[in-house]
Amino acid sequence: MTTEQQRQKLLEAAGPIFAEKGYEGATVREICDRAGLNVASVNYYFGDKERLYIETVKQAGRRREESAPYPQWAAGTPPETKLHEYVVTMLTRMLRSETAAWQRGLMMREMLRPTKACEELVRDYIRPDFELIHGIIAELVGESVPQHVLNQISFSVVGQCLHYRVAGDVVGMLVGEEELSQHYGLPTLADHITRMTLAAIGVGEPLGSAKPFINSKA
Amino acid sequence: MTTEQQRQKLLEAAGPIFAEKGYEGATVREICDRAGLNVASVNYYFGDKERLYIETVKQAGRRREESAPYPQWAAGTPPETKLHEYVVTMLTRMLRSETAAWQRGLMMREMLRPTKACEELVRDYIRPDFELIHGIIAELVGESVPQHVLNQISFSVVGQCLHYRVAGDVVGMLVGEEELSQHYGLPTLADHITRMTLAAIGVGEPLGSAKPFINSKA
Amino acid sequence: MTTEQQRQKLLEAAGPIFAEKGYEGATVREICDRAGLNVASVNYYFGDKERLYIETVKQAGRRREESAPYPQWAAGTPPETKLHEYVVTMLTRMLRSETAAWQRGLMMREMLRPTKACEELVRDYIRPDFELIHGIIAELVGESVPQHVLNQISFSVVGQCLHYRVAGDVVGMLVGEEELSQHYGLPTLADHITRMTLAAIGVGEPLGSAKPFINSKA
Amino acid sequence: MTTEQQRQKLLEAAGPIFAEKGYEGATVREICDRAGLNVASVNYYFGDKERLYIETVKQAGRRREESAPYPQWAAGTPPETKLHEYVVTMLTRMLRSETAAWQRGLMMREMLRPTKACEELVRDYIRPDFELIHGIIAELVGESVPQHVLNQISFSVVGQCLHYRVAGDVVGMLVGEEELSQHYGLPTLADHITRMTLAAIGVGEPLGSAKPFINSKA
DNA sequence: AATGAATGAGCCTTCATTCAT
DNA sequence: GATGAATGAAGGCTCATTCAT
Repeated sequence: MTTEQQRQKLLEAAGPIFAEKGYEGATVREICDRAGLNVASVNYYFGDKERLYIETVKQAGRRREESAPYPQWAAGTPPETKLHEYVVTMLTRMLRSETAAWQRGLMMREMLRPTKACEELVRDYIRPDFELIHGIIAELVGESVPQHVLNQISFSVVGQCLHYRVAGDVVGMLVGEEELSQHYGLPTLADHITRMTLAAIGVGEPLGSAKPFINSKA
Repeated sequence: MTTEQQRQKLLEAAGPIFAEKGYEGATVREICDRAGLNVASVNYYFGDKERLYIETVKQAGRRREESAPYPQWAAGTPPETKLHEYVVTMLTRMLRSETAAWQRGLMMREMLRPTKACEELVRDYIRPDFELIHGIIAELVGESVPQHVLNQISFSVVGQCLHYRVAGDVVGMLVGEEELSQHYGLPTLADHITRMTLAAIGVGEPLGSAKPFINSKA
Repeated sequence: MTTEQQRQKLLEAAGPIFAEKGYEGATVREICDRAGLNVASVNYYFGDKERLYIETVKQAGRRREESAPYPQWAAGTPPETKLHEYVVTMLTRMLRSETAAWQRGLMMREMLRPTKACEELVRDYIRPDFELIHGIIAELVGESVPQHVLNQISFSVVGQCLHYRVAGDVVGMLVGEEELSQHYGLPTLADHITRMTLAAIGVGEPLGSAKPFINSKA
Repeated sequence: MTTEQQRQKLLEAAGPIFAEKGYEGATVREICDRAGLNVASVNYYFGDKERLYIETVKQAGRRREESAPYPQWAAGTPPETKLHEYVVTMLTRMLRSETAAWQRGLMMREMLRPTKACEELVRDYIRPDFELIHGIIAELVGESVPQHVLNQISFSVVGQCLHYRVAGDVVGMLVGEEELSQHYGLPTLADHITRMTLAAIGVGEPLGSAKPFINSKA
């Protein structure tokens, strides 16, 4: 079991480094040092640097899902509630900057310019995510809407969330410190995106009305 | 102005290479070779590799704007039309894969993990962009809506567009080749995002109705 | 005697590998793998890589002799016959490319640049060889010839044989595939070297005459 | 021209090291250190270690030929004389242990186990050598003898010479210090091999007669 | 006794950078 | 000004060896 523990140490050390510096920028020496192991460890446990990278990305997907899982909804839960909670989970994954925040960075890199690790990432973590939101949207708009429109609406939801990860720092630069701290907390953004989406598909009140979002938990 | 021309050659050579391989993955030798200059050129004209990188990113913003500029609207142009054309321009910049497509890649890298180049990028290219969409949204929803809501709606528009750049390859993996080729052309996506946004703010018909988008140019 | 068997397995695995790749080129991991033993075996059974090498060379000498021993001649066997059979045996060792052909390679390496293994090799295998041919030559030329001439003639015989091992591949390059296959079989070469030697010491017909060698077995 | 000089320094440093330790055993660090250049020099001037090796072998052939060239014979020089001088030159190359003695070692390595360098070595240096001795033998034995016999006699001459290189150290072990110093000088050996060859082809007196070799220069 | 997990020294090579011209 | 030859630092990786079991 020692072997598995050493592999874990390596993966945990590699995550933040790959996320910050990218594949080329990271060095196996630095990773091994941080893991408290010798330089040969990467080759010994993973074969080579690339294999370590792939495993690290997969681990990122796994951790990301584990630490902010989707709620299990009781039968009869209204799709509006599901949508709201989906967005909350999504934004939780995007915005939290806790110890293991590197997982986002790694996954974004993969989406932006896929490497060998991407295919598995999509299969194991991204597709299930996508099918979840797809199902919720289908519940909301009903049968008459063609598949590709359901897909596009789903992508619109995801895109709005993703934006706060991709352009997170830029958002801060554009709106200033004050507005950022007051109006870009997770609950506020989740309400906004949920209401925007519901209105767009004709379920909720259009934006512009002062009415606060009802299901908000914040 | 030979000096300026040489700098230009270097910037043009560096762009695609940095975009494809990242900062670390790119080598100054390859850049100089492609530019038809000697290995010392980068250091001679830009000081070091990092300075060249920053200049390349700034150049990317400039080129990106020049090659797909926003339309100049006559007074009285309805904001729905403006919104649609804004989205078209935005998606054009996101999706086109012509000769200078590397500009996107470079800018995405900056937004994802800002380097020294990012501040100037925001000031010169991103903020003007943002103010444009902000103005259009303001026209559409009227005076009563607070600033931060206008901003958030604007981000929602941008986010939907950006998604097709960030997760472009993943979208293909999720929906399959066939749907991709039929329903993810630029005009289709522009219609979708415009309608989605208008419906969300109570201006257009909600999605789910079969009615095609009226202003579509495609 | 498990220990002895393991050592044997290691020696047998090491032989061909050292012969093909040389001391530096061979890896203990490959040797242990081929022997079906763990990586630590070499150090465990032989101390280190070098000691294994020396033992392997010695083993090569032993095997080489066993697999192509000199004939036991009945009293009264004419020295011409002995010479011919000596040359046949010698060439057999030089030319055969059967399973254990690596022994030649290893011994040649040692002769070319003696290591610690060489002294024992000479004492146990090479000197007896040499004394054999020396005796045959002495029988042929009689008492009047001084020792050092006998030695030199012996070396000439050995040298002619050795050449087909040392420069075997080069011979092929020089004479071409066709001549090689027709005129460089073992019996042909054995006849040539025997006749050459006999003629040189005034016992046989000089070369150039068409007369085939009488004692030829082929 | 500096470039050429640096390459030369590297070749000269590499020669003895490759000869002594073989391709795998030699390190580019050691070679560069001995040449007084930095570790990157080998890759800079030769591309990689292997290319340096090939060039070093070719250089060995060139130097070996230059430092002990064959005499230019006047028309009418008797073939016996030519043979003797050929053997002298050959042995000179084999036996001298002057500063650049590593050339032999390198060439022997190639003959024993040819690498990529061998083909060029044969073409440029070994084949001309071989054609020379072939011509001399042809002069001596006349027209009636078939090609392959001429070749084999030539190989016998070369083999006798080569033996003192290949098994040089072993010869010393077999005959002892005293005989070695008295009877294995270059002139003595050259006489022996020449007489042996001439007698074998029916031109000279057979060995065993006390008559000294007439053409001896020593 | 025998193993195999783990190591650190050292390998070849690449690269951004410098400096004499 | 502009070059390209030359460099030193550092990179990923391999290997013989060790040591706890």
